Amino acid sequence: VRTQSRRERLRAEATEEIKAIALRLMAEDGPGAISLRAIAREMGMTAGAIYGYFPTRDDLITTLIRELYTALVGRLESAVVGRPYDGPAERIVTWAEALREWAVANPQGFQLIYDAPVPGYRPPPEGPAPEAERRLCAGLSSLLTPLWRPDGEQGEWEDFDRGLADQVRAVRTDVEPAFVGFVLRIWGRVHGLVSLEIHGHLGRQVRDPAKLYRADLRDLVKGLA
Amino acid sequence: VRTQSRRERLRAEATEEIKAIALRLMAEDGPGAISLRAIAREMGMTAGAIYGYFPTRDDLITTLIRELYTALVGRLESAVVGRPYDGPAERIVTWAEALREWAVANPQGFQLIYDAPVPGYRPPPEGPAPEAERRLCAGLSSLLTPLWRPDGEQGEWEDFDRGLADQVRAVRTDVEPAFVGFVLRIWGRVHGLVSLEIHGHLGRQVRDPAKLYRADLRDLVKGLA
DNA sequence: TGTACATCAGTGAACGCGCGTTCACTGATGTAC
DNA sequence: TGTACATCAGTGAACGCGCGTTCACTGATGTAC
Repeated sequence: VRTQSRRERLRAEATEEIKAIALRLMAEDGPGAISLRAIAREMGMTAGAIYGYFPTRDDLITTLIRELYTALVGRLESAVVGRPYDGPAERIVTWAEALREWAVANPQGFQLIYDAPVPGYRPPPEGPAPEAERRLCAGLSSLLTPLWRPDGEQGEWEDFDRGLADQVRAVRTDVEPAFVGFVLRIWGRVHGLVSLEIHGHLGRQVRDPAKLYRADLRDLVKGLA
Repeated sequence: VRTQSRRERLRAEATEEIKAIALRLMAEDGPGAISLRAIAREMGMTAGAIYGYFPTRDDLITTLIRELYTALVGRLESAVVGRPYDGPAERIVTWAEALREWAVANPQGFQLIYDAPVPGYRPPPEGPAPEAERRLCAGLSSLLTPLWRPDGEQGEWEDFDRGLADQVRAVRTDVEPAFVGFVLRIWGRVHGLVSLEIHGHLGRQVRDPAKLYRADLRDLVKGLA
C-alpha cells in the first residue's frame, strides 16, 4: 500500500467534506437542496472550486446515490450476519426491519435512492448504483433461497432479464425459473409500507409504524412457512 | 342552476387550461418542470397573469395533487363498480390492477401524489389531498371488510388515530380493532411493487411487470382466503 | 540548505439562465341609465 | 340605440434570488538540482 502524499490526503479529505455537506444539506432541506453553490458556501469556498473534485453536478449526485445505496446494503448485510442464526424466517424479518430502520433514520437518503427527487438530474444509463442494487437483490435472494418452494404457478424464465438471472445464479446455481419473480415480489412487499411511511402517508393514522410493519412481516413469513 | 356569464365561462376555461398545461409539462419533463413561467409561456401569456387564477405556485400544485388523487380514486371506484360482482377476492385484484394501470399511465402523477418531488413545495398542514386519501382508504376498507377475519394477533386500537378509526366506522360500524392496521398493510402491499416499477427499479429485470404484479395479487388473495 | 521551476487548489468575476412575485398600467368587455 | 362608467384580464417591466458552468488568474505547496 502506497502512502498518500500530503496533497493526496488533503484532496481526499476535501472530497469527503463535499459529500458529507451534500448529505447534510439533503437531510436538512430535502434532496432538492443539494447544489454546488450551497456546498461551496458551506465550505467557505467559491462555487467553481467544486469542479476540482467533481466534473459535474450530476456526477456528484450519482456518487452520493451510489454511496448511500452501498451504505444501506452494507447495513442490511451486517444486520443479518451480526445476529445468531435463528432460522430463515427470522432472518427475513431481521433484514426487513433493518431496511425500515435505515429508511426511517435516513428518509431523504431513501428518497434519493428510490425516488427521482432531484430536478433535472439525469442518471447514467445503467442507473446510478447498479452494483448496490444487485447486491441488495442478491442478498435478499440468498435469504429467500431456503424458503423457496416452487409450485409452478408463478411465471416463466422468459419474463426475467438474463442479467439478473445470471446474478442470482452466482449466488445459487440451481435457481428455479420463478425464483427471481419470487424475490422481486418479496422486495416489493417489504418496500411498500416503508415507502408509504417515509412519504408521510401513514403519518397521521398510525401511532407506531414499526409495529404495523412487524405485523406485516409476521404475516409474510407465516405465508412462506 | 345559474347560467354562467361569458366572463365566468372564460375564466373557468382559462383555469382549466392552466391546470391542463401544468399536467402536460409534468408528464413531459417531470414534476419539477411545473412552473408558473413555463405555464404562462405555453399559454402565450405573461407570467404575472397566472396570479389572476391562483394566488401562489404552491396553491396550484396543491390543486393539481388534489385533482389527480381524486381522479385516481374515482378510477379505482369505477373499476370495481363497473364489473359484475365476482367475489371479494376478485374485487381486490380488480382494484389493485386498476391502481397499477393508472400509475403506469400516469407515472408522474403517481409520483406527484406519493413522493415529494416538487422542490420547495410546502403542502397545507392537512396534506394536499386529505379527502381523496380518505376516500381511497375507505374504498379499500369496504372491499376488505368481507375478507377480514380477526385473529387477535395484529395490534390494538391505541395504535391508530381516532380520525381514521372514525372514517372507517363510517363505512362499517362494527369494525374490529385491528382492521385499520389490516387495511393499511394491504395498502402497503399493493403499493410496493407499483412504486418500485414506477421508479424504474424493476425496469431492466422484469419483462412483464403486470404479470409479476398479478402473481403477487394472487398470492395475496390466497393468503386472505 | 538554498534556489528555480512545476504543480495545482482555489479565487473572483462573469455568462446566461430560470424562477416566484409585485405593481402601475392599458384596453377590452360588460352594466346602468 | 347610445353614452358614461365600472369591472377586470392581461401587460410589461422590474426586483431579487439561486443555479451550473467557464476561465484567466494568483499564490501557496511540492520537486529537482
